[in-house]
Amino acid sequence: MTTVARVVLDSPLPQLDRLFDYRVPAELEDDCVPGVRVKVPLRTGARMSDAYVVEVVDEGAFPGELSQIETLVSPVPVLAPEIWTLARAVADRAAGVASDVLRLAVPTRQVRAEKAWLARDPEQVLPAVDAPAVTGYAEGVVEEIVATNGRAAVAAVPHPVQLDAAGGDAGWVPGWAATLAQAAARTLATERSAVLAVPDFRDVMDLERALLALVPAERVVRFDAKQTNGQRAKALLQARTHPVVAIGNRTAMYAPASELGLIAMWDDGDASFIEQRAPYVHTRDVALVRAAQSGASLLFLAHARSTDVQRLVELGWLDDVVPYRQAVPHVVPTAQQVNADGPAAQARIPSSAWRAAREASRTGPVLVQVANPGFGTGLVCADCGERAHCRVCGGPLGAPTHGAVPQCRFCGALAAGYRCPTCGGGKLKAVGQGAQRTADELGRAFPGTRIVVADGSRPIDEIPAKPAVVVATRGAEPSTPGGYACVLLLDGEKMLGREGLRVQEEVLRFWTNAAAKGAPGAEVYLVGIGGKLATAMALWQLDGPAHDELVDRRELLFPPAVRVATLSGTEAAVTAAVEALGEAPVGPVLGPVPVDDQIPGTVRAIVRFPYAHGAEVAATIKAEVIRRSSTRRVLPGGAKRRSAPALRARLDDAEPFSEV
DNA sequence: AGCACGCCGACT
DNA sequence: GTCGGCGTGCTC
Repeated sequence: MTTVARVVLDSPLPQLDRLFDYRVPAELEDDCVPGVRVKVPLRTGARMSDAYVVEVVDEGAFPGELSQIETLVSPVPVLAPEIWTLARAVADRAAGVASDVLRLAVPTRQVRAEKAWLARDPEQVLPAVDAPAVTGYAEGVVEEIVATNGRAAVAAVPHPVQLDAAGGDAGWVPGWAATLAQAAARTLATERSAVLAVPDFRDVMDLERALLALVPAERVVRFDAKQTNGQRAKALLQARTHPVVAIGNRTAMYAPASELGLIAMWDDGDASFIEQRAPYVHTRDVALVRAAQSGASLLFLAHARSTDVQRLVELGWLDDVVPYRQAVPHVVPTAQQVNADGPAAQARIPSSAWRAAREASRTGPVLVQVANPGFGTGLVCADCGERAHCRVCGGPLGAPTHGAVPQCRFCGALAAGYRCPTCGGGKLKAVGQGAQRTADELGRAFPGTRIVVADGSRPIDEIPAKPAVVVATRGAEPSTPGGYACVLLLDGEKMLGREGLRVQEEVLRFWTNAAAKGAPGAEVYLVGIGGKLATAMALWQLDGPAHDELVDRRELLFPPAVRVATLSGTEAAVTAAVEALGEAPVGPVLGPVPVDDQIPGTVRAIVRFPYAHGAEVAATIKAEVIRRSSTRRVLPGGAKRRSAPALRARLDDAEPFSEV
């Protein structure tokens, strides 16, 4: 009897995205278990491919002569069976390649981490974890969902809360972080794991702080973008060993946490959840697939609801959970009635908001949110005020972020080491509607008050709970213990004026996330905004706008009311792929149209299809991509083209709809 | 991706 | 006659 290992090859080629059978040599039989890394011959003797063993069986599915596994890279099973199943399903859903997903899920080999894991004490007993109450919600609601493998869209507690640590420091954490930590601790108390994904690094730090108040440090495993490969490899093996809380950014959703009981995300509308590598999946979709496969509880926490989650609520697939009403911020929408000539006028602040902010700034910090610093700003000499011009073409210089090398707006030339031609000064400062300009103006409006600026290039995590005015670009607002005394949301109209399918969702996220940095009940001035959005903010009912948007999108057949596939490549390949889809798509096919590409002759078509046809559509598209992968593309003239595939597909990319 | 297989034009 | 051109297809 032969032993056969079924392996998945570590190759991005779609035509190799299936299991291959290999004989297991007798000397490897003991160590050749599912999840181990191996090297296998492919096609010709000398060519080796890396692979993971997925199953070990007595008889494979391949009728021909089997090759033999060349080497076992290491006996440590780094690919957990459930992560293989997850990667396979995620790739299938996205018409992508499983090994592309595995590259996100499994870090490259790290011998030291493996040695430490092999030397671990399997009998190690970890301290038990107490189950805390989930505060801020009606008693038992969130607890019930976590205990019964329920699924819910949870409106987050919209202010900082203080967690009383059993032995350590009590500290202020964002409301959402407290809720996730409490839910995760309850899961861990039943010896099951929790996987918690958040958009960025600051969120990971906040969440970790909240968790460490409730569970022992050895039970918290971090996966984030700033980790070295070694740290990730160590975290991966740690998560498999015993129930833990796995936290981090996108890749945390692939943590092989043992006995999974809870999957949760904070702020699923944040675009950082979109993976920037093929097959470009959104962490939300990974979470949905993993929840379906594992049966774990699923929580989507957010202030502003995404249309995607709203869709699942309206389907009845997610419960709708809201916090206690008395906790919501006191949002005051104000029309833009700026006093004619006060200093506040230059800072774009209406008189009522200005008075409230000035009053609040005597007792604590005030937060002022402004739009992107790079928007509409130019650079002037810091010494003489002369406008900075490009040495190459004379165009205006700008800086996309503060501190970045100035760049010409017209020709794109970089102006490192700029010297002012008028006074010889070497320093430039930004002018325009940016954070610094607003800060300068507020400095005049609030004489004697400390002014702090926080933006993408000058990030500030936390400021003390002392009188100050903090001017921050959207998304870069520092936290402050106990929360801000008052919050001003400026530039809302400008933010809403941008083009894009998700602009309204995004702006509501920026507003609500800033508002939630206020102390409980703090006044939040929403400047220059009226209508439905202002009402939704004032009532703190953020599912309303999501519902309205979803109604529009259903009518227009825009995502997420439907799923979309973007097909690009040669006209022949794209047309054939569209044809192969038959009756599955809904609405007209958009395109094919020529696209700006390095490769001339490339076209793009967008097809919409219902969620119910997702599996079928993805499978058809994948088959077309494979079919086209082996046929090299030829230009109409007859010249050959190098390496660009004739057909590329990306599923659920809403970006093209921003231009429609 | 790579590499072998295979079927048409100039050559020792 | 056949060497090698690259289009085509396969990889357990």
